[in-house]
Amino acid sequence: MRLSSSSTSSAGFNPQPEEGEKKCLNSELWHACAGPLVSLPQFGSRVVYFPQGHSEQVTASTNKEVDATIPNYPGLSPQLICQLHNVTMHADVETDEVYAQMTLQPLSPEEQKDICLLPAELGTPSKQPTNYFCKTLTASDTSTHGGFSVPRRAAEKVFPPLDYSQTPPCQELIAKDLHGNEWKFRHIFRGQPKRHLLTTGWSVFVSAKRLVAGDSVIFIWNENNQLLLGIRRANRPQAVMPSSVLSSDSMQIGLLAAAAHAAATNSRFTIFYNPRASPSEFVIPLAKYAKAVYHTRVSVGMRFRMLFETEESSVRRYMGTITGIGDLDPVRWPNSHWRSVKVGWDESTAGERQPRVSLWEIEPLTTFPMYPSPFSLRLKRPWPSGLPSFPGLKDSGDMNL
Amino acid sequence: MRLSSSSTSSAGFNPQPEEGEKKCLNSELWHACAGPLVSLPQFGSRVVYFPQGHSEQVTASTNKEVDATIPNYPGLSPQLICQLHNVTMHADVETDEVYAQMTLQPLSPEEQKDICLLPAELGTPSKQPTNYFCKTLTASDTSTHGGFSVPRRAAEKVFPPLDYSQTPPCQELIAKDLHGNEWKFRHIFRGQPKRHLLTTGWSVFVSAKRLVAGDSVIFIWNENNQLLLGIRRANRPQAVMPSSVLSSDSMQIGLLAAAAHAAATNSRFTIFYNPRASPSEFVIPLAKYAKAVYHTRVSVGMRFRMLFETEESSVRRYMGTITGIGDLDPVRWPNSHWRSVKVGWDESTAGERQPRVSLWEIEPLTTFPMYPSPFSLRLKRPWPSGLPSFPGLKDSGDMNL
DNA sequence: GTGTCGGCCGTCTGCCGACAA
DNA sequence: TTGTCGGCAGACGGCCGACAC
Repeated sequence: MRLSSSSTSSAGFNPQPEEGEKKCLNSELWHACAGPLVSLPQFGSRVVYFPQGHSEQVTASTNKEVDATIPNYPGLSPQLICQLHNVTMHADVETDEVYAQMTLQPLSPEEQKDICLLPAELGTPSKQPTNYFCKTLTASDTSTHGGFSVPRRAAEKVFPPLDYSQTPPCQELIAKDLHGNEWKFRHIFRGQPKRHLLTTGWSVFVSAKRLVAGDSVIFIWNENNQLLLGIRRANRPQAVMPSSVLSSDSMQIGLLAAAAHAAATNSRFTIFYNPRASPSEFVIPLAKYAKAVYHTRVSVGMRFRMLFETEESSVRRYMGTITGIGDLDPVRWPNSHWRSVKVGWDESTAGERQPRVSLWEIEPLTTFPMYPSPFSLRLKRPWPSGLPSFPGLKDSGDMNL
Repeated sequence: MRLSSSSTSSAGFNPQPEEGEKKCLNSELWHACAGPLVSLPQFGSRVVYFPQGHSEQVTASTNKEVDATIPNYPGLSPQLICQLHNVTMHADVETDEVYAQMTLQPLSPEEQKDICLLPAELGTPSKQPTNYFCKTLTASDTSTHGGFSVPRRAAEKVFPPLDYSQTPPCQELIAKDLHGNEWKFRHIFRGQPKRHLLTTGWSVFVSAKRLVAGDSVIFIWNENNQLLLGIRRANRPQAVMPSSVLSSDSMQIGLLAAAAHAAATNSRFTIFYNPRASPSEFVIPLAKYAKAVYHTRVSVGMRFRMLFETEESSVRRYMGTITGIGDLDPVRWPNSHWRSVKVGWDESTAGERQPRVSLWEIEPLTTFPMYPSPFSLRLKRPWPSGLPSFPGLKDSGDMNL
């Protein structure tokens, strides 16, 4: 049983969205918890929604493969161009898990005929806060025997400065979590050798959030001199709920039926995006999609790079080679760009990485200029002939970007 | 995030279903936790499934009214006659909340033409265990300051007898919860005046299950000399999860789409029934439905009785008067028997009780014989003419019961 | 008959520097 | 630089009968 605290935020960049009615959910903190690679599309922009990706998220969350005979939704394209009417950031009250709620409206055929992208619709990378640190908790950090050992650089960078003339130097820290709840900690600099510690208040936080060794905490010191505090749980290889509310089969069907109905009637529908549960983002800025699909030449054998998040919440590149291009599910989702690229990874520890990726996730290594200025982007024949598309767009003419 | 421990059980009456592969979920305990009024339909029997009722359960679970424009499923009848292929009892690993999973298959038009009910399909009332007790926890019971005070009659009825010659008499009790986990308690008879107490082991149970004052515990002493232990949480008036997996709108659509697809293709679909979250049962034995709908005369002004569960897990009757008969939702669900009876309740505290009930929930007070022998039941013109029904059944002839 | 409390003892929480990796 | 430990003091857990409703 879960609640969610939420706050509406237009584009995901409100430093302190004080909306009044609801408790403020800090955007910086949300993004810090979501990870460096996660960016939410801009409010008001056009996006491409992938039912397959959404389905993957539900599969991952319910930990159950689809086994029922899912009805066909012949009218449902594998990629829907949508107007993004609302993006709100949320956090599960029980687990502090971050997720976003988006309201999408599939574009009508007329609206799709003349799409002019705004520069903003390219999608700004999520602004990672500058003064923050993320530490994976040790056994000592989570034990009842002691407090939290703060890495020295982290303490000096994100905590308010201590008065080192006192012995020992100490202060009270107040940090706000994703729900706006405040947590008080005694910050002290002591021991031999000297180190920064959080003592009083730490253990109640650990037990309240049910943190265990391996989970991570994030401290942020923002421009408004607020201390923010988020958590990121370790990827426990546990099975998750069959929900006891609705069968996973019905959830899979519901996701497709909701999208199909919205597409058929050009009405709005609502989805949840859980960045840490979902294998891949499935709501992509239209410009990013168009660039990748129509302005990038890929072929079997081509080398590419792709960004991944490390365990320390930073980013690193992995290299790979394209080994094939084709439909992930030729029967149910023919001509889909979702995970249409089969890849091999350079490193032997590549078992964890997907064997299939989508075009917009990778950066092919070519000699051609990869990213021309977005203002000069112009699409000729957006959909390859023969590809199923939206009504009114099949074999249509130009699409202005 | 939740797991579920489960056990397959043919009809819900296996005293100890040792299925091997999965942990045994005790049927008696499941029914004790579900409540005295809950009975599961028999495996293999025919049932009537009500999408409206299922929808109400999802609404109650997600605590969110339907606000999206739900697509119409014109082919979906408000009541589907189904073969019940599977009933399994489950318990949420996080909360111990009981629920049932059922696999339903809508009958084909041919199968519906000649329905012969077996006597067993009348639905046996759930066998409540004899030696059990249910106590609502007090502040003292859940406080860390002490143990659990066992009501004297309860202890004498369901706990193994103590050797009263010892001073003080005490023993170790081992009780199995819904997941098969064992809990050990020190049972002692001491104090002035003497009373039964559970001391050592009680507090770990309380904290592990996160019990608070107002929740209830159930102890059962079954025929196999096993002590079983279940919990029933108080109806916290809390909002529950919007699930962060799928929007409640999509869940509502998914439930309908899954049922509509199954009905159209006569294929199986799976539902979860949560007896404590759902306002009413929405999978009803066919015989019970038929009796109520075709063999009961009700009219406005008629008096009736209806059973409710008390806070002490027993049963009491409430009296009321029928104030109207008609569709709950004439637009989306015309000619549905779901909550077709508008009622007024005699007692002023009736605010908690539904203003609308279904025919099979009530017991009208008439001078006619209410329940003829099931073997002599015979249906003439099962569906009132003009009522939409299943293909092939409209205005069809007799239906043998 | 049973809910709550004061009293009392024992365990565990939680703060400290030592020490080593 | 920081993870873990032994030492220690105080808080809280938890078992008891008293007492009242």
